[in-house]
Order: sequence, then C-alpha cells, then structure tokens
Amino acid sequence: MGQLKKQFGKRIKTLRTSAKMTQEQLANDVGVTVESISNIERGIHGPSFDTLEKIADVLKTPVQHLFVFE
Amino acid sequence: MGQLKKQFGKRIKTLRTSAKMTQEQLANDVGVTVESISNIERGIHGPSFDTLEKIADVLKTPVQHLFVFE
DNA sequence: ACGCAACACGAAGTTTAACTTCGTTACGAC
DNA sequence: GTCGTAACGAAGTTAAACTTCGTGTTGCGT
Repeated sequence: MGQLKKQFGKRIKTLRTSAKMTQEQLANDVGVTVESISNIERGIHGPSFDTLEKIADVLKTPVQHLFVFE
Repeated sequence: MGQLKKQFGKRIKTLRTSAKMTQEQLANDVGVTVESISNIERGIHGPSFDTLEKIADVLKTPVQHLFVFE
C-alpha cells in the first residue's frame, strides 16, 4: 500500500492554509464538496486527474509543486 | 478544458522510451492493459491516483518528475 | 516483398474509486 | 456557550479509469 494519498493530502492542506483558504472556499473554487476536500486532505482518496488540475489552478501553483513532499 | 492529460501523456511516453520499455512492459509492471497505457500517453484519460503511484515506481522516478513539462 | 513488433485509434462494456449526501463529534476562538 | 472550521463514518451515486474486443498503420529486420 502506497502512501502517496497521505503525503499529497498533507501537501494540499499546507498549501491551502498558506493561501489562507478554508476547505469550503477551496471546494467551491475547485467545484467539489467540502467532504471531498476533507477526504483528500486526510488521504482517504486522491483527486481525479481533472480535479488535480483544478486544485493546482485554484492554488495558483504548478501541478508539480503539489507533489513536493518532506 | 485543461491540457494536463496531454502533457502528462507526452511526459510518460518520453520517460518510458528513455527507459527503453515498450507499452506492454510498462503495462505489465504497472498492472494495467496496454490499451490503458496507450490511452494515457495519448491524453485520452489520466491515470488513477493508485496507478500514478505505480507508474512512478516502475519508472523509478518521483511522482513530481512525472509533471515536469516543456 | 514479406512478416512481425509496436503502437495508434474506435466503440462499447465493466468496474473502481472519486465524489456526494446525509449526519455526528470535536475543538479552538471570540 | 455558540460559531466557524474541520475530522470522521456510512451508504449511496456517478464519473472516469480501465477492459475487451477489433482494425489500421508504421517502421524495421530479413
């Protein structure tokens, strides 16, 4: 079992809080529910490829940076 | 309409050929069909989050590098 | 010229997991 | 003590990843 989802979730949470956004704001801008964002941040599931692209867009960062961990 | 899938597909193809692997080899190692790899490389659809992780694993490269374009 | 490997490409079907819709609980800020 | 924010669960829906066919093409070796 990989742990990419967990790492990715933490990364998103970090970037979202840095951008001073709530889960609700991010969810609205991305076009999904808050629960979905919550699930992604907790590593329950990853985003779809389309959602991945939108998240990067909303957070104004290259997709590549969403996968920079540690 | 985003173009992340297309860019990602090209990137995978580049990395796969650099690793001197056929679509069939990559597909077997990742655990999907050749058609799925073909679809991903042509930008028809992106990989699931689990498949994304496996692709990075098989290509022995960080996920981050799969999203380095241009 | 022939055969073969590798891949593009389409259509239609299946299945997984992303996503939703409820609802409860917790915790810090004010 | 309630308000905002988020964790967390379960169960259901839906979208898209993935499969299973099949045809066509390109390039390369012999």
